[in-house]
Amino acid sequence: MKIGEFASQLGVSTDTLRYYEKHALLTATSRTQSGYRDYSQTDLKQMKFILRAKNVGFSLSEIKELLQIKFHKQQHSCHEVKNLTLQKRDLVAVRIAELTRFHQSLSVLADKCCGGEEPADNCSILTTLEDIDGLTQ
Amino acid sequence: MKIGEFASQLGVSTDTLRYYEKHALLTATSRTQSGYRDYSQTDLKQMKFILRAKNVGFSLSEIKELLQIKFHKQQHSCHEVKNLTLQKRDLVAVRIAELTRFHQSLSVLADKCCGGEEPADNCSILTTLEDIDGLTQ
DNA sequence: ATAAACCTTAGAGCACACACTAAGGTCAAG
DNA sequence: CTTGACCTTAGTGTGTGCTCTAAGGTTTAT
Repeated sequence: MKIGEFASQLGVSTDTLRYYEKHALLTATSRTQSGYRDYSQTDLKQMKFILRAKNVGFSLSEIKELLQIKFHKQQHSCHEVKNLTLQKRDLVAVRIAELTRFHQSLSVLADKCCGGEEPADNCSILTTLEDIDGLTQ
Repeated sequence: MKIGEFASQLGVSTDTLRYYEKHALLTATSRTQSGYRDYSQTDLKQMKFILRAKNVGFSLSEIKELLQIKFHKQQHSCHEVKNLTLQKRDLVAVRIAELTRFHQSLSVLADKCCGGEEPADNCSILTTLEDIDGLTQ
């Protein structure tokens, strides 16, 4: 399968596939005589693995680690895989907490403001940002 | 006040201040004869405004918009400021929802895995990523 | 007078995940 | 046999928010 068909089957761009090859995430099994990439069913499975891993929040470099483990399962333990997963989950939790604080502060700000069409001379959002330190405390 | 003192009062780097100047967020009121930046109390207030806005989740380009409004309050309405705030809050909410899905999926994955020291040949995390499409559905 | 600590600019580098461009080669249909 | 769709590489651009480097000028203390 040439790159164009492979890409459209997966719903990604050919650029993305070349990018993944460059970054050692997925290399087409073979090349045609004229140098075109020739993707196999195995490649399809691996790409689906990558896309699923992306879908649960792993970054490309984390996916690379997962693939290394997947290729050499016997040299790695369940513990290792679970650790990667839990570490990622904790990072996600930290980011959620930060964004939740943002959301809270933005709600407080928005609630203070009348939102009317009058000039913003005394807009509570602006004055709060000017004057108050304790928004996130 | 020269840039070094100004920076340490605010807990930012001098690089950051030069970066902000380059991106039109804060320009020192004046320069000394030898070309050094000379920051005023007004600059201090503005920088505090910027840092507070960052603290509630606004990006630098959004802060630039807020500053434009702040400088020309009469030409802008409360409505406009509130809209910026609510739009930002909605974006944050979308991101939180996405990360929450990630968190959920990662928890499901982690729970499936024993986490033991045995080789990962049959690791449930890996097999799930290989085989199942419905993780996030 | 000189060393240390500060300041200046312009520009490159980083992380992330691509998207896009230029300049060219290949392949199938009409 | 030529057109158009596809493919190749290498390299640049995007957005975010800095951080670092190089090469040099200024200020202050000793």
